[in-house]
Amino acid sequence: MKKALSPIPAPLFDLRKTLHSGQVFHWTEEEEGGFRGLIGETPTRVRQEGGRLWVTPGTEALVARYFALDHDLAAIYASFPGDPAMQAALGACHGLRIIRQPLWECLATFITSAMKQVAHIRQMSLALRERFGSPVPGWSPLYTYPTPRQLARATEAELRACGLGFRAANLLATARQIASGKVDLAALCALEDDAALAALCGLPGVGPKIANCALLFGYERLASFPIDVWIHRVLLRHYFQRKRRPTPAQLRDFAARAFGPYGGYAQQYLFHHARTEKKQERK
DNA sequence: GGCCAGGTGGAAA
DNA sequence: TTTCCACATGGC
Repeated sequence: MKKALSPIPAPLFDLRKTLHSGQVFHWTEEEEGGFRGLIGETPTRVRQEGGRLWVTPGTEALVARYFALDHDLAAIYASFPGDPAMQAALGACHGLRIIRQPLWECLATFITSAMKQVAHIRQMSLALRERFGSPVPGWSPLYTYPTPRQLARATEAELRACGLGFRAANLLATARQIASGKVDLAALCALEDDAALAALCGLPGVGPKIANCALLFGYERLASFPIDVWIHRVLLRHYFQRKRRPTPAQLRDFAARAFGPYGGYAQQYLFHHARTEKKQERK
């Protein structure tokens, strides 16, 4: 028996696009069109009906904060550049929001994401939860994402058994640094973007791309602009046509200038649009 | 069966 | 400084 859900207003929001946009990987779609997942350690069901979300009673505030329903999307859209590529992405991704993820879960998931497709990241994430996380009573088969301490106890071979490949050593080393107290992810909240980026890049398996993902999806640094293979292609195709191949620093500087304080939103829209377009082509 | 995937880190040029 | 390369795994 599923309990009745309770409503919260969610104007200008698209739950499905948001959960399928490659920023979070553990939510499961149910038959009725809703989703089931964990916000940190709290389980919830979320179903969208127009401008309204129906959620597990007691999780209303948590859900609203997680999905960043307070972000002013109108102001964010108004800040986007007017070029055709950006406007096409905006048209395709209307209502997609950058969510606020738990810091460790976000960072750890993106450490495992290097050179992996979105579907694989999900597989690894679920395997790690089931193997090292904690079961959620009454919500089988949901498991919490393993804490740094839970992962620090594992061996590299056990992590490889979850399909991590060469990423296993990095995840383990970073988990141990955090479990030992050598690094405090929450303390980075007090730092400026650049300082937080540098601190994250000091962790094993964390370079500029993954650090920017953690800043954007975990630390709510909405100007962060992760550049992966997809975004790299988009930038070259639409913004660097017939120019000499730009260096990483040139790409980074261009993105900061062109996309501004909400560059992270622009980036996510360009990313999701590029990926879904490609999927359409295959059909 | 080769190609590619939300990269990083260390060596070589 | 840039460029090159190894590093696992799985879907198409």
